[in-house]
Amino acid sequence: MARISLKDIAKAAGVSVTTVSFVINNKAREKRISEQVVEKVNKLIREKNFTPNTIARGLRTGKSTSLGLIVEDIGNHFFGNVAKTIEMTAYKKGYKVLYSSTDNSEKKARELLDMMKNQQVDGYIITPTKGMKSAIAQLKKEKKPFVLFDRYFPDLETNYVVLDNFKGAYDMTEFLIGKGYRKIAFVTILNGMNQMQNRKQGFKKAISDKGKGKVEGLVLELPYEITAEGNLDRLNEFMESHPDVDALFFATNYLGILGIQYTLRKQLSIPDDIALVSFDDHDLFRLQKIRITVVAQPIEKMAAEAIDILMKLMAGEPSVLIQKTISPEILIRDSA
Amino acid sequence: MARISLKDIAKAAGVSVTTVSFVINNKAREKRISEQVVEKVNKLIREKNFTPNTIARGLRTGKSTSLGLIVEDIGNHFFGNVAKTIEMTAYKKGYKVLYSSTDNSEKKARELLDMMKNQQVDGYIITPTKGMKSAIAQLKKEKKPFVLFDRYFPDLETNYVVLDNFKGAYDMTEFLIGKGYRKIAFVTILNGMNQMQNRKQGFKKAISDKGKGKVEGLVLELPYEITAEGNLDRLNEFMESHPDVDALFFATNYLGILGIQYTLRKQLSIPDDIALVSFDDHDLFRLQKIRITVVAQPIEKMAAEAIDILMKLMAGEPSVLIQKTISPEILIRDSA
DNA sequence: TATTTATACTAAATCGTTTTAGCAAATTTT
DNA sequence: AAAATTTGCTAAAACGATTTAGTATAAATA
Repeated sequence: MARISLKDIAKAAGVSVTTVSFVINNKAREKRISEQVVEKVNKLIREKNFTPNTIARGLRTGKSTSLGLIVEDIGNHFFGNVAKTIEMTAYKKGYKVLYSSTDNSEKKARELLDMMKNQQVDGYIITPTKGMKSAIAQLKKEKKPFVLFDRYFPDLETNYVVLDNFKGAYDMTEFLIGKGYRKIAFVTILNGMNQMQNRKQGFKKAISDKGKGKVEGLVLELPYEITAEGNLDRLNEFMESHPDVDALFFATNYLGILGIQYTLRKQLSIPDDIALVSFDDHDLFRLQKIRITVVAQPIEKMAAEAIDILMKLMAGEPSVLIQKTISPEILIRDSA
Repeated sequence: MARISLKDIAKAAGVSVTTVSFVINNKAREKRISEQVVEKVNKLIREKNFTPNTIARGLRTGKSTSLGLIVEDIGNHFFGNVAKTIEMTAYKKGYKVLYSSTDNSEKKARELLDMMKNQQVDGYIITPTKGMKSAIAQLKKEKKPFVLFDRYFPDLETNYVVLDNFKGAYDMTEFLIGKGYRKIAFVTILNGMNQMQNRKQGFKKAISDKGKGKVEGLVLELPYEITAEGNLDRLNEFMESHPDVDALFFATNYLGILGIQYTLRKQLSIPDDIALVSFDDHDLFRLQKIRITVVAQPIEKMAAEAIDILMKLMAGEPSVLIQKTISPEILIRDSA
């Protein structure tokens, strides 16, 4: 029992495939197909449980009703939840989503984009890696609908949705200074993307603006690695050579988790021995005896914004750029 | 500058599209295309950076080189990481993956499956909901390659990869009994799927086998809800009416998280006031002062197994059923 | 009554591949 | 030298829809 096609419906109804096609595409009125024929066709469609072959339709129309979602790591709490919101919204609008994690690999990122282009996805939501810049520029040149997420290229005008990373880092640093911490270390990763640079700059600016020369700001930049093992050692070393650091500020959730690992291993008590704060919220930060103060990203809001913009772009709407910078929330808890 | 097609390459090379098609599909030898022509065509393909249109190819061949992945919630640690392993492996084999979360909604689950069928994905990895049984039976009837994940239907013979849930619950319960706990509550959800039933049965069996009539086993079944709010209250009520429970065993990671919330709210200290153990590992369980003892699912192994089986099925291999039951690991830590 | 216009539909082209069937020239076998 | 085989390629159909350009009949207008 092979799949049933337009042709089968047409034959059964005794009309042409054209007519059936008009009916399924709601063009019956416009194309003046009689009520009776419309009824008959619809009845058959229901009876035979027919749905048009998306692939054939895609070939003819050039549209696939699918979206490409490229994130850093779908297994990460932040991106997993982004993916969830995006898929739910896309689904409601009749779109499928193809996802993939880059794991910050340049090669994979570019291949992915090619794969998706080839698959003729109708739009893209992309968490870019450093090396994707030219591929993104190309996408722009081809006037494909896309929105960058979480980070963007300052020297490439695109649509994007990002957190106000500078502000998040600045405000948190100011908060730490206000709490009396005097030697604050900012632990970040080197991925060459502007969201990390902005966080670092926000930290430094707050130190110089608000520290009044009395607060020392240190920066530890770790390489991006999936296995945290090496990084825990690096953090250890760093702390050994700077034993008087009184507050640690981690630039991402997995770095914050690393920080917690570190304090557990060293049996440091928070916030008495050392303050610990982090970017991104996480169950782990929320559900501790000493709850961790964080710069939270409103994940759902950001994801909803991104998919909303993409839908607008795909509908051929504004050719002006849409760039959203979402305000972070500082959630003050017990750890600093 | 429109997309470049087979035809363009053919024209440029002065050969037929057939020839070019043979070359891209590595049938040059078989179809006796001369070395020179192959060279020339390949050169042009490289120069013009041509890749065949997947949609057209899909229409003709009926294959889409894509996979459908249906999970319960991609934002959940367990499924997010499953998705990651699956996508990575699929990608290496040249497959794209369409994913979606059901959130345990029957309606969405079935619509999803229709959508994916329609999209002509070549294979499926599915975490089924209760109501999907007939849809899965249909999939089987159509001889589509698929493997169920995390749970299956005992009265429907299919390929699957699941944890040995009975054993996990049994062993953990036995461990708790051995530690001297005498009133153990098993907190689970009602989703009507066998993985949860098996966990409950494992718990009960261990109580009766190993409790020697001296250990009481209670079961609290919560409805599946995305917002945990209501469930926290229900847990509270339950504990108020059973104040002498000395160990809590949670059946999933998000229930375990709920449990931690509960102990924090009640300021209970673990394991002195109460023991707390859970199914599934999680950062939150690992990185506490009092680390939580868990029944861990080897996520990567399970996902790798699933995608491996699917690949074999898609290659048209064994028509015998492949059913893998993976052993859980009991990670004994500090919480019991 | 002849002409125009509206109605209700359809034939055929098209999207970009794969694949079957076959053709002409070159080579080998009789 | 004729027949058979091999070599190297191509024409055209097919996949299943959408869409353009019509066509035949009925109704309205002149």
